[in-house]
Amino acid sequence: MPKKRILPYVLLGLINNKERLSGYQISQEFKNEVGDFWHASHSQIYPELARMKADGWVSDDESDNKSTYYIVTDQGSEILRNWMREPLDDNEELFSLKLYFIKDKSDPLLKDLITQELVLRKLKYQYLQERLKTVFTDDKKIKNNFGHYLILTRAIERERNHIQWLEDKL
Amino acid sequence: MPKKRILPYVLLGLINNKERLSGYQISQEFKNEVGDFWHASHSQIYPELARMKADGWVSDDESDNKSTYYIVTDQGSEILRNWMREPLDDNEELFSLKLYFIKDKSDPLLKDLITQELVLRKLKYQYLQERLKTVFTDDKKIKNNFGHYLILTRAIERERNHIQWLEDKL
DNA sequence: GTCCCCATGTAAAAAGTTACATGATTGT
DNA sequence: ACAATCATGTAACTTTTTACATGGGGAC
Repeated sequence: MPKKRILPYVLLGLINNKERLSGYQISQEFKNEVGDFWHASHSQIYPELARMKADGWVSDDESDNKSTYYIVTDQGSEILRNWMREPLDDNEELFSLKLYFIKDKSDPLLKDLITQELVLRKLKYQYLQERLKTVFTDDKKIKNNFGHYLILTRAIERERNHIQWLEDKL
Repeated sequence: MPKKRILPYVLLGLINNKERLSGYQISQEFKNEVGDFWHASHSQIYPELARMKADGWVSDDESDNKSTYYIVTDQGSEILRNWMREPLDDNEELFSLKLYFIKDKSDPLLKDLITQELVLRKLKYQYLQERLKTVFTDDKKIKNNFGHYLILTRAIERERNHIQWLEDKL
């Protein structure tokens, strides 16, 4: 199966968050927090917006003349919602991305997302602990692959911290 | 300036870690911890190894006939060392990657890397706290962009945890 | 007047993924 | 025998980056 495109959903989510955005504003958005888990350059953004408009996901708000502002159409809103509801997969950025697109604290998707992520992270946590046990069986192994050992123990601590945060939020 | 290629250095580092690796083994390595911060498919790996051999970074260990095993040449070792010494830039995977390639606990690069990363992370931490103050000035802003608020506070907590770990290791 | 930011667009190149291909070996 | 894994390679395609291009507006 072909890899799922994420960019158009990201643009849709960003426009939806702010009600209305121009291509330029979207490129600026990637300098903020969302840039920590997704990025696109203006040469990707403009053609993508044109495609999305042609497909009826967005329409341009004609009220302005210096910039082309886009707003999410009803169809786009439906498409975004369906995408938000798709289960998380192995792409680790999807959780943050989808979370970022939730505007309202009472949105039922919020709890669902966190619950899903919690399952995935606990599995990863267990897997990493197994790895630690199987790869570093004695001190000599640690001594001879110290960077690997640090990365692995860091990953475990990171998961632990993340899991705790997720549980706090539930 | 053109973007720096990382793949050949990753392959060099992986081969260096294990002394000798085949293309197939490298593709398997990406299923382990290193896959958390870098990945390449076999269709990237094999041609890249051929280029690296042509450039004298690696040579193939003829002692085997079922697989082509590569070993790092003296020149490759020098190139890897120089790359390891280059300062960290805005690519956040570089720290983990380079750390993974440090075999010996007493390697002076280890302390240097952690110190560099600590500077970068503290800057990021301060920046994120500023963002929190400027973006979420009142409860209404939090209420209307709850996902964004969560992502930002999560990022701050993640940095805090990471900084603490880095300081522990120094 | 020159530099920087706003604003949009296309073209060319590089990087990365998926699909197509082939043959050996190992396990059941 | 059949399936799975080992092992390598190329071709086609998609995604992303960098470079090229243009024009308006405000600051100094």
